[in-house]
Amino acid sequence: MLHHVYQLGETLQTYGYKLTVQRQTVLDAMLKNTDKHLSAEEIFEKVKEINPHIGMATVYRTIQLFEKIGIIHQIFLNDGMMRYHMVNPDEKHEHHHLICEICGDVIDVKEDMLETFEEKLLLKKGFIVTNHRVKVFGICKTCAKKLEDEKKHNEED
Amino acid sequence: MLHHVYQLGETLQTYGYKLTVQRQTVLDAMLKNTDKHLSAEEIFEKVKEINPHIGMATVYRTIQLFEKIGIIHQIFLNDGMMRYHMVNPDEKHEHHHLICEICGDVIDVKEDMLETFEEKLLLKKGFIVTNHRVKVFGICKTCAKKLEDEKKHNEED
DNA sequence: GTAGATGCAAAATTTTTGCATGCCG
DNA sequence: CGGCATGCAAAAATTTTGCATCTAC
Repeated sequence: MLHHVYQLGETLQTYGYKLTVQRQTVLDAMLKNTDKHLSAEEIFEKVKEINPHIGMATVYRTIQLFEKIGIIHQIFLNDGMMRYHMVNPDEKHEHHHLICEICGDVIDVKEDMLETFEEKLLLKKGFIVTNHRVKVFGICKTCAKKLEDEKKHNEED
Repeated sequence: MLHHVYQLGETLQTYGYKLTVQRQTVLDAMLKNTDKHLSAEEIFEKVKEINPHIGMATVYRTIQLFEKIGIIHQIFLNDGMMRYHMVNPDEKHEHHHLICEICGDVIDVKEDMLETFEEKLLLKKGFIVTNHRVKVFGICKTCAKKLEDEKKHNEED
């Protein structure tokens, strides 16, 4: 099963926490949705689909725990609520989020691309970067193409 | 007075909103604290110091309005609540926030430094950047120096 | 004068907490 | 078995909203 990749039991044990059905279920729900950025409420819904007996409070406590031990990350996508997603253990730092202002799509970018930025921060500010959280607003490829097509179409009339 | 720099009346008028004592007061409160990142509650407290008659609901509505017309920006600094700060009208894009993981200090960086990053996003993802919101976690200059001094000190023992 | 803004209180959300019970290690 | 974890419900915290009243333009 996928979640074994995360070795939840061992990770929890390392920090002195117990592996419970509830924690495993929250992890499973999140692993089924690695492409999405789920809110606490949405995680709760997915969890209930698997095991309706699990309570909201436990989901909140589990989310907090998972954040603390670094297997999920929190992000605020400016839509009114906190959202969460799995951390890829291979990634040295958080991935970036491109938010299209036209279609609202959120694109994950795993490549760092911030080497130059980090060098500048160290040089100019003496700040040693350990992690970064980047949200980029703009126009995605698809919407940019649509806009261009529309423009062409209008010119032809 | 400082707030005239923001020409609040004219800005509001442009969007069809009225200039009220309450809105002016919220702006004044924020302008007195441009070095801080205030929460809604903290803004309310500062506002009450100037005019105790203004209500919390008005502060919330004003914050939303100010965000919409772009004179303040919202940021979530991972301390459990949204925080707000004035936008410098000279800045083309939002400034970056460096968050020291040791002392908790938040350092504003006005320089962009992301030119290379934006070029890469356009080249590799076809994404046209209009704005970005960057939080950088790490060790600030002061704390880095302290750590180094301590290390030296220990080595001398 | 009139549409938009405010204040208050109530409602809606979101998150946390207390405590008896359950269950992992 | 002992202590951490859970479920439930209640509380706390945060934000929004309805509505009568007020006020900027």
